[in-house]
Amino acid sequence: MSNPLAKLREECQRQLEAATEAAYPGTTLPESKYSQPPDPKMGELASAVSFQLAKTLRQKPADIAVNIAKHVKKHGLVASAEAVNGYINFHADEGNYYKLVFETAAADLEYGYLKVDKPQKIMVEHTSANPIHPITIGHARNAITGACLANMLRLRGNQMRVDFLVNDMGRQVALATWGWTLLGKPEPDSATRGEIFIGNIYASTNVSMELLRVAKETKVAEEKGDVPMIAELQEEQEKFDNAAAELEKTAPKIYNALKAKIAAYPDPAAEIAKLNTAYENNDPETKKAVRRLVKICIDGFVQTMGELNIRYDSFDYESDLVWEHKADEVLDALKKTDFVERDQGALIFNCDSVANIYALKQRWGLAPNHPIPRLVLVRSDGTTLYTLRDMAYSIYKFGTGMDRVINVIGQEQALAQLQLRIALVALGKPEMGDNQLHFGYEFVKLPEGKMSGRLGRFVALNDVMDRSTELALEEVTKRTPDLPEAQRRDIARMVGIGAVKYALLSVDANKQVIFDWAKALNFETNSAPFVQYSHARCCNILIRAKERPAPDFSQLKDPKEREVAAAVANWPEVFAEAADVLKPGTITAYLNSLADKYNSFYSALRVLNAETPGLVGARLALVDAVRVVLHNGCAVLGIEAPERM
RNA sequence: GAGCCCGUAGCCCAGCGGAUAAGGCGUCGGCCUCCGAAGCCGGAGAGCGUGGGUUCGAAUCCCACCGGGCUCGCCA
Repeated sequence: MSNPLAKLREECQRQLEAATEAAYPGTTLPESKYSQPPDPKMGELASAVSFQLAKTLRQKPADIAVNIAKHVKKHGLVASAEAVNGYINFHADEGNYYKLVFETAAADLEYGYLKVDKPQKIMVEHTSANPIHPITIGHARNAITGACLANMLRLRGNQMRVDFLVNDMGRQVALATWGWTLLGKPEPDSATRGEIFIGNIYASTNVSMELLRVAKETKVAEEKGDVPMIAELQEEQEKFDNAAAELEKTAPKIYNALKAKIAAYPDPAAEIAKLNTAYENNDPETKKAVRRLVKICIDGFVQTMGELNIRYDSFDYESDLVWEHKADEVLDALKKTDFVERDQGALIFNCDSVANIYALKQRWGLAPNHPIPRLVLVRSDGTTLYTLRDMAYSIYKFGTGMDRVINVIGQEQALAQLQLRIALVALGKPEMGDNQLHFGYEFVKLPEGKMSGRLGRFVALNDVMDRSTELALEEVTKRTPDLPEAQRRDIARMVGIGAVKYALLSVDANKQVIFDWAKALNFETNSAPFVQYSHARCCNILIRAKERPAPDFSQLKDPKEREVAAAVANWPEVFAEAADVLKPGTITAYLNSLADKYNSFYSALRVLNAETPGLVGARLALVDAVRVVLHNGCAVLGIEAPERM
């Protein structure tokens, strides 16, 4: 595996050991930590051993560093060492090191994708949006992050599988199906995305029902003279009136038809409950309707996500787990443990006592006082709750042969996810509890507050993609009018979608995001287009290079070249680290800084008409190396890097 | 009330035990006879919510507090 930095580090370590022996005979070196000096001019690698040796040698770190540094000999990749502020800074031999860095990077199309020693089978479950409304920018954060995690882990050498849980058992799906049935089960026309079509039906049904309910409750409150209640209801009324007005604009036919039809039902909620129960009982007619509605939506998801180059290996229907009695089996098994009790008619799982008996808090690094509330498995009316089905789903996931399972799910479900793992232990499957990871992330909010599918208040991913791609097309057309339109559109797609992905991936998952159009559509520094542009510049030079003279890397003397070399050398370990700690943001930050350094180099130094042929060759190798790294880095994020833009 | 997450320049955001706290947006001033100005160069702007503690060394670890978000048995 090509990792020039590791090679340099090994050689530094050898020199360091020899120098320490010379300076302080008999001293055993502690495991030495290497870092990079703040300024590459100070050297390629810095050792902090002097700080660690200070105690045993009873000397100041700065003095130790000086004593060791003066014994370091020039050898191989190592040119020299100097002591600065207690650090021992190693300078690489420019000619040898640059040759190693740039040539290995340029020659290896997989450069940077360091493989793990023990590949695993890992499932990532992500997106799993309810199949009743459009994909919002919030789901997009989930999907883009999940897809990136899967990418990173796959490129790291693991065998990946990506699943989408189709949540078709909830009241929401029943509600949408009821509305859809009232309309005569229409199909969307070919121009309308399935999830947008169903989303309008869902929101219209919900808003119509809520307005009727509020009206009814207001009447009661008025009769009773309950003033605070009347005020509260008025507020609700306003909310739904706004939503209704919006729907009358965006989907007037659907909304007005549903409003009229629903008004004829004295108790719509009962109709929905009936439908829900029928579906749970696998009633053929109901099943046909629900599954069709869900499929319309899922087909839309597949198309939308496909445009983002995000794909799934399997769509797992929650209802299948119920109909195949997987949830029942889990319930029976749990009932046989000592951890389930009946309380006011409901069946309750005692998480905390499982956690204590198996010392799970300690095992999973939770605070000893971390409270784990009990979990209701079965309602007092005998119906089951989602978490029970989720337990069955986890068992299903591991049943597909996975070593690890990663669930990309909102942070708000942290407790439920923990309870789930505890249940797996209680079921006698501790390895599942241990190897299931909840990758939580904070939600995307709008400047005006939380998004709401029920109220139709959200930013749809499709809109963001459309606007972003459109903007990109304008830019591309402005800059490269000579390209044929099809190619310009293709580039605009890569740039527009890249910008959206980059914007979402660059913010750490546990930070809240307030959606900002300007940020999502940023095409300047610290954006995907900035990185892509740098890549296109690399490609352009390489295309223009008529020939590649033999490189003389010792002629690369400029600090800007050194900075680029250092960044290129870092890539493999940046990638490995990002994949291991599941932090896509590390990669966006890295790409931005590499592109930044490359652009400085680009504007200050000539490549094609450099002073000597040897220098031309060396700089071409540098450009080629940067090209590979930018390309591979983008690929990890699921971003394409065009050669022209 | 309890638990988890977040709190870094006007705004956004990186760094999470080590060398002068990194970028971006915005702002001010420069750069296209030269490989693409989606670019480059330079200026101003924070000492990392507050107060303690651990350490040779803390934005990073520990404790307390403050502010915001989320969650806490019959939603998913």
